[in-house]
Amino acid sequence: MSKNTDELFKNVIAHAKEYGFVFPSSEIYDGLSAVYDYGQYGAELKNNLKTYWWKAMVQMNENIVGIDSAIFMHPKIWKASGHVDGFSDPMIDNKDSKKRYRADQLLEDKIARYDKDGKTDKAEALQTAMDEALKNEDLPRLKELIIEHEIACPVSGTRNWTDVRQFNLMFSTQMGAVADDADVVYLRPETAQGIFVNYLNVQKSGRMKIPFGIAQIGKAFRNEVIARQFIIRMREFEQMEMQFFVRPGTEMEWYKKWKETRLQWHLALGTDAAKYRYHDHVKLAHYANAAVDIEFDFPFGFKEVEGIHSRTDFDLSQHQQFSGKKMQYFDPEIDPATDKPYGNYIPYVIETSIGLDRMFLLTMMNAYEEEDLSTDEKQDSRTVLRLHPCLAPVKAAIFPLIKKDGLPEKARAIMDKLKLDFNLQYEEKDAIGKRYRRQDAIGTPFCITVDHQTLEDNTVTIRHRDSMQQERVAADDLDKIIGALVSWKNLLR
RNA sequence: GCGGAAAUAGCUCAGCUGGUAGAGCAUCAGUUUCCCAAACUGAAGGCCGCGGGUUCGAAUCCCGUUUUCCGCUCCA
Repeated sequence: MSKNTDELFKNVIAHAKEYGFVFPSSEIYDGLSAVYDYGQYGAELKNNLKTYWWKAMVQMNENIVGIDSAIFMHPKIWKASGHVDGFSDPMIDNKDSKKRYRADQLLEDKIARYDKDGKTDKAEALQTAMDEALKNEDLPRLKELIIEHEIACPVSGTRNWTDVRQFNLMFSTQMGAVADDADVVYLRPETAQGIFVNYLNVQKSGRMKIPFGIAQIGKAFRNEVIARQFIIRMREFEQMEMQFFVRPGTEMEWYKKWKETRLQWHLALGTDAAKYRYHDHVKLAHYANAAVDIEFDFPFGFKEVEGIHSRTDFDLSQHQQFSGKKMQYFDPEIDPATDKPYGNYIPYVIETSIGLDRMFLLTMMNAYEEEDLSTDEKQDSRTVLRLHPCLAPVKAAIFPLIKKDGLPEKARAIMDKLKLDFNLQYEEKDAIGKRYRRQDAIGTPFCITVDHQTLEDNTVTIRHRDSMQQERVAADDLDKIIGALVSWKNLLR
């Protein structure tokens, strides 16, 4: 990370806090690690990002509908999805090499070596002891076994181990009054499963025909071992996901289509295309047969913002098996190869999943600029958030040029009419230039100034954030003018 | 989780070798009436992250702890 970009990242974080976009959670109690709150402007910006996504995905596609599923779900769902087993591993660190290992794998390696050396009885004894310990989740016993069998770190060669710890990335809590094992529920680690378990409900009640999609925006929780880099990796975060159900065999064309469509969504905001890249997964997750990340060039390098995954029929098949409910779809369309309907099958799934908090940070990074406005006579600069007008928290600010001669009253009257349509701010404190700069700092795209001429002919000036240029317009036309400039049409077309 | 660095007003920071806290900006009230910040007057704002120790005395030295940043590690 170069000094400049490092500086930029720090400045954006400081700006986000100072101007009410993002605060550390529970700050008066020293904060809570890797948890953040959105402030008065952050909440607006985040809502606008959600609206943009929802409109683009749900409203603009006849065959995609949106749902809002609960965070708590039946515990069996996480067994079916593979999260219960796959998300928790007994880990142990070597204090000298600082390397971390899965305790069970270290023991497995040792067993293999015993077998190779012909010490089969030792191998069997260790295997039995390890299975027993794993079954009982007896972590101290696992460490004992590692010590007893003199297992050394392959890197440092020492046996200086930490305790064995369980890293379960799912948060859990109890449901009901009695704390019993059977009542453990998890906070969902992804929103996708809420869509899969409602697939039948939506398909039937919405009379959806394949191909169709189900979209959802919601919170997810992961007990990350290390969560860092501001809101890039948080323990509580928000996802915007869409699962698209297709006929098996057609998944690759849909995968390609969504890969392109999703990048377009990002670029429509006016971001430099060079800031984005695709990153194809070489090593695929157990459920996927193709996966790509859309990455953004953050100050600390390219980072995943969105993933497009071809999840095959893994999830629906798993739920069919675990729930005993048939997840199949009857496809009446005629297969040209057989002249018969395609018939019953479990649909394949293409998933698009974007991290809303990362998208938020990306948007801030992109918009933030410290602009040098110096002339020969005078040094000058401003900090401006060049947010797309659709995303800006405050659409326009209204100022009386001065605080007397009836200008404040006139400005208030204009504001009262416009606030029916837009989120506005009124300010009369300080010099007009200072008020412009304050609005620049929170990304307000337009400032409307009421001056003495307004009292005569009912015209005002609109000052544009990016160009700092002003134009004089009729006050009665403001709703139309601003409405056109902040319309979602500009992004969705 | 390991190693390194940091934490003082809303923000950016100063405060030397221990003597109970300061600036600029921001904020608020007033003055000024100006179309692109930093004009004038006044006010408010701090258990110097938290806990303990050394000391007559700690923002300052020592230990612990929390949080943040950087590197390693992890990230289905």
